[in-house]
Amino acid sequence: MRMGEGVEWALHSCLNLTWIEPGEAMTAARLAAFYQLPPAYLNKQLQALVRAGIVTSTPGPRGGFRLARAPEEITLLDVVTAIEGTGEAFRCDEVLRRGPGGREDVDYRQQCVVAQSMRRAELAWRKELAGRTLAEVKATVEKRHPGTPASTRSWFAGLRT
Amino acid sequence: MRMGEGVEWALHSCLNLTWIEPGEAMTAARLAAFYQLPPAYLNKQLQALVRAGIVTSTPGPRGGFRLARAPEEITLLDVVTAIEGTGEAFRCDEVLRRGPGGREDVDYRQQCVVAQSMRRAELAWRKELAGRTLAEVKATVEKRHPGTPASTRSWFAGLRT
DNA sequence: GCCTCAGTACTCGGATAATGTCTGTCCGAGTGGGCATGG
DNA sequence: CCATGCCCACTCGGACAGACATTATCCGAGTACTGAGGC
Repeated sequence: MRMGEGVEWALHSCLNLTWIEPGEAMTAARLAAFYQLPPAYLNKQLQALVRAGIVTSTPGPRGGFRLARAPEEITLLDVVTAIEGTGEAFRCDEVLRRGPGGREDVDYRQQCVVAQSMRRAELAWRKELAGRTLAEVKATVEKRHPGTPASTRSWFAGLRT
Repeated sequence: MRMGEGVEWALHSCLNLTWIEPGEAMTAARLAAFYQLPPAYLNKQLQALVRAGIVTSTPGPRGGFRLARAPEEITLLDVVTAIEGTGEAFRCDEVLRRGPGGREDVDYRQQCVVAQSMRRAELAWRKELAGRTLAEVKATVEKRHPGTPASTRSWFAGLRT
């Protein structure tokens, strides 16, 4: 039950995208250089965010990625599911169906007590993630480190790639 | 973020172990036959439960596995961590350290706001799993299907392998 | 008849292959800007 | 000097290998039962 490392990259990159000038776009290469990440692979993760509708992309010169909507409307769950997929962590393969007394017309993913318990736990996890928006994270960071927005912008401005 | 299928097998096997006669042991082959699972591979999962102290094993004829303690003292989290390990799902590789302004003397796993948010969500998940014992699951199953203990025992009794 | 002892079948336990997913990289399609050219 | 059209550099996007974890299997070490043999 290990989460892909792309989740961390995506979250921090989305956070950086909240600090760029409105109307501007940031290329995958620049976002990758910020944390010394493999540019092509980060690009792959950003594409997943595009497919999920979290960021928009524009090709060509002056192109790149930008947030598709306000940070208040982007939850951590959105980003996580965009990278990891919507599937649940606990896979109920319905072993009960293979066991004695197993019926073909029963949806054990819903009926199995074990599956229900695991689902309840995952629901708590999802609820926690869905309750935290990118704007809240951004606000917390800016409260602890007020210089972050300005220093981030200036670092990107002074980048030569 | 996919959980190994061994978790489902381990949970259902532990549940079956709650229904055998006290003092008896159940072999991996029999437990596997119950759900038509690969015997050797289920044995591997059961070994993980042994290392975690959830079940005990005895070799030789009349040997097998039995629960190491009362079902009231076994939580779903115990079983999950026994199979999947204690590591967290979200891997914080501390990308902030690689970024501009990153310090070597800061533990970003604790300080990073993103990591904190993800940790909080996982804590909610763990708390939910830790709050559900094997005894509760067993009781719920027996309430819905009162014949389960007897039919399970008789199935194992009538098994020839 | 009872005890002793060797043989045997059975079980777990860890070491060993096969498979699938995640990680990482590369090249092509499309776009916008920049520059030379002509009016 | 200004408008126009071509060329080029830049960007994303998806197709292509390598590394790692998971899945699956097999064989060896140890144990308790079983039966024969002796007292």
